[in-house]
Amino acid sequence: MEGNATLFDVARVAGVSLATASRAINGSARTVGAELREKVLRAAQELDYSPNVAARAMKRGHAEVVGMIVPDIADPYFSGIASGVMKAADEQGLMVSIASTRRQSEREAEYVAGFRRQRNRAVILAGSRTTSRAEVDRLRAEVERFEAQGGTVAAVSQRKLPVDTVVVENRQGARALAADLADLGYRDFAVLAGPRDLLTAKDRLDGFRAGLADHGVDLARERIVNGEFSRDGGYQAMEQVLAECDGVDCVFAVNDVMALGAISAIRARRLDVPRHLSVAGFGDISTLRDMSPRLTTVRVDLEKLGRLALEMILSSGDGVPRTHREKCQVVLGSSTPGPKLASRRSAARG
Amino acid sequence: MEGNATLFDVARVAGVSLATASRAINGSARTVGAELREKVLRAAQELDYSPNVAARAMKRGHAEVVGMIVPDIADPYFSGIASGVMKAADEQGLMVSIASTRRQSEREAEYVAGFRRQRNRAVILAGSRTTSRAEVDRLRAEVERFEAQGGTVAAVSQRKLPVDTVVVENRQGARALAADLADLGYRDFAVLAGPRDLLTAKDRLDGFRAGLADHGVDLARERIVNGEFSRDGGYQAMEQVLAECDGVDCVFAVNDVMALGAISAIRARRLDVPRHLSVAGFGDISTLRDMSPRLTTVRVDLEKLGRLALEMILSSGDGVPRTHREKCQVVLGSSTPGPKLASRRSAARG
DNA sequence: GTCTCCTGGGAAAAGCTTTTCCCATGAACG
DNA sequence: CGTTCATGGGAAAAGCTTTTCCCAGGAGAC
Repeated sequence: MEGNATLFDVARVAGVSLATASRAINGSARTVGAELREKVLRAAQELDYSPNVAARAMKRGHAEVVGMIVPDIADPYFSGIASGVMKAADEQGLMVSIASTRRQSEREAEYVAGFRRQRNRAVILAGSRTTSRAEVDRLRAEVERFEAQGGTVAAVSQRKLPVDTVVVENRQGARALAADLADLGYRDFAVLAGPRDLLTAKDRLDGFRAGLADHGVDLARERIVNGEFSRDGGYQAMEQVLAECDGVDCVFAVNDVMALGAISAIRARRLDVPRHLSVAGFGDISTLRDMSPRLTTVRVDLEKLGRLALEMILSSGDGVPRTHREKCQVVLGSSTPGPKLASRRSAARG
Repeated sequence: MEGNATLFDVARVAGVSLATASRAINGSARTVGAELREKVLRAAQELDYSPNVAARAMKRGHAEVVGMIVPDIADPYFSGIASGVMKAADEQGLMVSIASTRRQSEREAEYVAGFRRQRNRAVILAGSRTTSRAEVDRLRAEVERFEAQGGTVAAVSQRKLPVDTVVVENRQGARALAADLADLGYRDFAVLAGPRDLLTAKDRLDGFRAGLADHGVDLARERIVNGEFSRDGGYQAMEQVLAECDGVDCVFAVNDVMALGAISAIRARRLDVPRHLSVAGFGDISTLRDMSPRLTTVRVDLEKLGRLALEMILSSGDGVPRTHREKCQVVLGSSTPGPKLASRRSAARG
């Protein structure tokens, strides 16, 4: 009973050859007589046999493991996606390895290489990719090596790579948000835009600007402030807006945690949200749903993104990359009740 | 250049035997002549050789992977711990596999078995364990099998298993919190206590009660309401408190997300925190730090917990389980400014 | 009745590394 | 100068599974 039973033991107990035992257990193309199969399975049960995945991986060339790469697992956005991936993987009997780049996007390629060495069956790249050409090229090269080795790759919110991709409709979402805010009467916007080379951030900014343009609202260049994609980035960008921009009605932060930082910066100035300034975010992070005022944001079903990515991997196509577009939905909260009465009145008069 | 170079290729190019090549690359006990080692390393570099981890795992009996089991990766508490584990693992060149039980604690044993099959080098059990005897026994049995196979196991916030453990001083933290709240003048507490069979929840409740007792404050049994360890659990438990308990000053929720739910429940009644009721939590989740009012809570350094767990695994002891106690620290926020003026005055008078 | 084909079982190789065991060379020691 | 070690290199086995190839027996066809 010490150690682990091997397939050899099972075969011996069942009185068959290794080949038959393997075929009975794995259900290969070759059929096994019902009687023998029964015997093998009983022996396996009795010995509490579990296959040695290392040996299997060596022989098959890949392990039943999917690797996942996220910028930061502690960010609720990515842990939400990871949660969806893990749930779907569990249903398929797959293990999930997670690597966090800690927002150093150049490490993504490294981790893909690492997963290749691990002979993982698939890799899911989550998170907002960089727009830096050199990095994308390096990543693409690693992805190709991974695929050359027989692996499958999928991405979430990333359409720069020739792989199956779950795209969050960042543009559409931000555009709808802008439309709704304009409908509420806001006219003087500022945007906390995240890093300049982050695709997700860029898409949300572009969409937002487009939505405003639809309503004939212009977004001045100096009202767009770049910053880190994090809570602190939002705080600092907001400080800059407060210092430099006059007459701002409503601030759009390209993600929820930036919005959170922005609200803190506003309060640090002893101003109130939404009395003095309205704020909107993007993502609808669950821990923020109970915040008061309720943050206006754009809901993304994070778990669904993860699940879709895994499903794409399993149904891996005939080589031509597919794209699944996932819409998102505006959630209006009390953080954007409409512009201050004063300005609305003056607008009505004018 | 197609496929991957094997150690055999390296040996051939370097003009040495497999044994020498392996020894040069892995730095075994046997020394390799400087000249040959140099040749081997150059050949490996040239061929872009990377060892086949599956073959290595098979031979060595374990893979350089640590498995981690959490109740819910989307919960910021656990993703924080996971983040610490992953950071430390990365520094050691280890991969991390994560499994989420989705709060079904009976699945923990299953996942330990899964990691055993994967021949993972170690397992980290994170999260608040059940007090159910049968489940603990089953888990202990699986842990022993894992260790029998040569693996190491560590736990975070769990002292029911004979393994290296990072213990969060839940009792101490809750006790200090109770003391501070009592010092502020609160006397009429209610506790949203989480599931009855959850050790973490129980410890926090016990510590809180002890802290109150230190100040001569009694916590009546009917002021303790059990509920799920989640946001919704907090909401429901709070509803029950609002419906059934009179004269409550201050509510202690045994974790932050429950506190969040509680605050929502209070607001749903059109009451204000902290004007009508004060609320405290436990955990100091980062996304909640910007909430207004600032939630009074007990800070736990989540990343540190994860890092410590991994370090314990690497320095795996001589068999006798070690315990690292991690203190936590009370953070007083505006959600508990002290009891309402009215009651404080009457207390002063009486 | 013989030949061919198909089904299902088994032996053995392959997959890649690590490690044991053996061997040769040169140094140290008596 | 002969014996004994220590050092470093190589051949080969082990670790466990999957899969190819071979083979035997039975069924069907002519």
